[in-house]
Amino acid sequence: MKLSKKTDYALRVLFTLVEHHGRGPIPIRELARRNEVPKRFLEHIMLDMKAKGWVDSLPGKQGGYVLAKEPSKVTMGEVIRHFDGILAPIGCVSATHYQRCSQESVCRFRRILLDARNYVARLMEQATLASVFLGAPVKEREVFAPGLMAGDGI
Amino acid sequence: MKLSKKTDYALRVLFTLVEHHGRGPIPIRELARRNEVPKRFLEHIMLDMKAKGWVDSLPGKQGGYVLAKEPSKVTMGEVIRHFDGILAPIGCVSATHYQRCSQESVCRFRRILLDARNYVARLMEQATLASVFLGAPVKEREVFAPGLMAGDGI
DNA sequence: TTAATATACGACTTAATTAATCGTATATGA
DNA sequence: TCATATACGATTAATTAAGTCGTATATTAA
Ligand code: SF4
Ligand code: SF4
Repeated sequence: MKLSKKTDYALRVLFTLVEHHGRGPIPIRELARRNEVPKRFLEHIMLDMKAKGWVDSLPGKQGGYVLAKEPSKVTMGEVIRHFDGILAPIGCVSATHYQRCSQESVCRFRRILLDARNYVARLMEQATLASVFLGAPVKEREVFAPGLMAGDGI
Repeated sequence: MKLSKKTDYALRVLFTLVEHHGRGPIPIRELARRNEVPKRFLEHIMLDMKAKGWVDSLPGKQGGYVLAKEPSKVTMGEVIRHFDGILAPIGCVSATHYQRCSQESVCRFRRILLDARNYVARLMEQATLASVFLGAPVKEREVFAPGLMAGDGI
């Protein structure tokens, strides 16, 4: 799984909307500024997310975007899959975008790629905007200290 | 982590060489045929791997490529990192290609991406060609049945 | 009513990466 | 000495990612 900027931008904005949930719409201008996303680019992303039913828009003065679903009803997996298409590291181990490979029956390393995909897919599929939002931002000392991550409020 | 074709090709060939380890060189033509890799493309990949010290070449008749290191001394992580550059899903959680992001201190989902990167990085770093080779190819019924993967000879 | 402010949306462009292909040089050994 | 092998830079083709632009339309506060 490689996160494109588009997906990263989408997630940044979604969490801003989660934080503001129930307190009225936020205009794109503000969403773009707060999350350092190019505004014209974000327009397309928001439109896309509106079509998916994750957000809703209110035009006119005082308008902007709001979350359209409960934060517990949208998962990281859905968002990443929508924008990047695939969660697996390669097509032959993808559930949603499976692509057959002629080497499957003899391939020695497909197994480990499947392990990676299974872990990541399960992690992302059970991670709702709500549950992820509750976890605090990563503290510097935690970075690359794998021991500290296990069962860590995820 | 997204596996490029180049990396996939490199790994296919490496495992062919592991299988043939100690039984003389295999010409590129044969490596390309057996693994369904475009031959001219493979030349560059092999050259690249030779520079890394993973394989060695013998020119002339009866020539070809051999493994230059013990299969237990090369990891999947090294290979993927060499060709794809990064194991992490995004720069802000990469150990080898870290890229600072201005949102780090407020980002809510960096934590879960870090979790994904830590799992995948550890998995790939401890997976040597030897240990992975010992695991049998994936049986069809195992695909997407995560329960069957745990501690599964990896 | 109307001016200001908002989203809507297709068309377009640019940049970057990936995946090759080609020509030719050089080394080896049967 | 010739058949067969790797060496390697140059080039191209294809795909995807990232971002911009122009303009249309909807809403509402003054
Ligand atoms: S070679 Fe193995 S890992 Fe690569 S695509 Fe084929 S089956 Fe999957
Ligand atoms: S927004 Fe969060 S996840 Fe994305 S790059 Fe910045 S810190 Fe990393």
